Amino acid sequence: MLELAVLALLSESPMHGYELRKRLNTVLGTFHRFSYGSLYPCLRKLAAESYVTADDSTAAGRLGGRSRVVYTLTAEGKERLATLLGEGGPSSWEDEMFGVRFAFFGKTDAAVRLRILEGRRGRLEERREKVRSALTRTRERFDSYTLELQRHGLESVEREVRWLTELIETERAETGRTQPPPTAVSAGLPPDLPAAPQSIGPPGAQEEP
Amino acid sequence: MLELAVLALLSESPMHGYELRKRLNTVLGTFHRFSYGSLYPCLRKLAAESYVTADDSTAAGRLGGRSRVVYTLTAEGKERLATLLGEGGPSSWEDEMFGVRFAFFGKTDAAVRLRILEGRRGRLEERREKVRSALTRTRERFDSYTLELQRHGLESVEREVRWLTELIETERAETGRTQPPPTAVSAGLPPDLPAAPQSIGPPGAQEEP
DNA sequence: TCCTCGATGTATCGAAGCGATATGTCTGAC
DNA sequence: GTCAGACATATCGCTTCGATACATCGAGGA
Repeated sequence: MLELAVLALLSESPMHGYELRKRLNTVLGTFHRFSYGSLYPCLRKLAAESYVTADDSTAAGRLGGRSRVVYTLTAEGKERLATLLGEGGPSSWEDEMFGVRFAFFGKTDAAVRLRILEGRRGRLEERREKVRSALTRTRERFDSYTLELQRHGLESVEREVRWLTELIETERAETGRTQPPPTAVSAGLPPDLPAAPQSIGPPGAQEEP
Repeated sequence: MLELAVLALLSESPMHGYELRKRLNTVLGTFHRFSYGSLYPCLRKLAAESYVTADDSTAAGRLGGRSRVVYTLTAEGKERLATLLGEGGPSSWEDEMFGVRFAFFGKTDAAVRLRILEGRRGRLEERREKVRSALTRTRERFDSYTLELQRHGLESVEREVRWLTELIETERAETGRTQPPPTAVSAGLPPDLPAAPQSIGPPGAQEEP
């Protein structure tokens, strides 16, 4: 998860750790905050796998020369990033992962985007039903504060589902415009997306066993 | 955090681990799920500190006699619970802790309740301002998806703040009704906290250093 | 002028928590 | 009868987090 975020950010421009963390925490906004305790080990791991290079550019143009390690994405790193962005499996619609995935939708294939949004919505609908039934079945067993907490939680989930539905509709409209029925006649279509980077398959399940 | 939740639940009735976990996950609803990996160690710790007793009541009234360990709150445990419930410090309005605290508001002193709600709201207002400024300052630096993510996050926080404000108003109304001006003149100022079970001091900071 | 304070920057460590999983029993549906 | 699924306890390795140490830089006040 952090791996994806780091690679995606580095794909825009080389950066050092501190900057990386700052960006991470602004881009993901409310969702998640990363700590150094995970960032630096992750960077080292990425360097070991040669997805990034770590240039200890002491005193580049700067005077004093405070040590700062600049990380740059390699060709393998770009490949790796493409692979990760191409995945649309169940793990992508888990709470935190979804935030990261969504933040980098700009770099993600349209089909994968749709798949992730729908998967996420499905996950939340499950949750919603669970809370709903728990709320109607056992209403009298809880005091008013617990009840209020659950009511509020339920509303949050409902709101989230509405948001996703809107996004999905927008996506579908976009796709419909730029990419009509992918199989058949294709009358007067504009030059269209070059078939997702990797297999997508039926929206059912598979991947990440 | 788990400690508080477990003690609070056990204060209602003795229970075994499995049941405890189920309740935890329904009571806290959307907020947080606990796993056995944290629950059982926590129970063992509580038993070691003699806040609970662990009775291995094999075959109590039941036939076969599947091993089940029933945990019961001790007198020390009740004290400990009261202490924890009396705390209203900054840690109480941290994301996850707040959920737990709120779920057990029914057992919490009115003054502490108010304090926690206000603290929580303050924390969220801070967050809101941060996201807001980040959103207006750097609007053009992000692509539309990142922007949408932040916009949605901001709305969530705003919604949360509104919810808390409503709760606070309700609480204040209740307090005003059941407990009129405790001290003196108090011209127009809000009916003030009646010196919580333990020192509260100025609403600024302190506690949990 | 000097000195402190807060932001920038890299790095590590111990404690804590999680997810997965092994083991076994009981209940109910077919 | 038997098989799936709820009930129940327990562990273990891996990841991750929060706190912290250390150091430099820029700005501003005494």
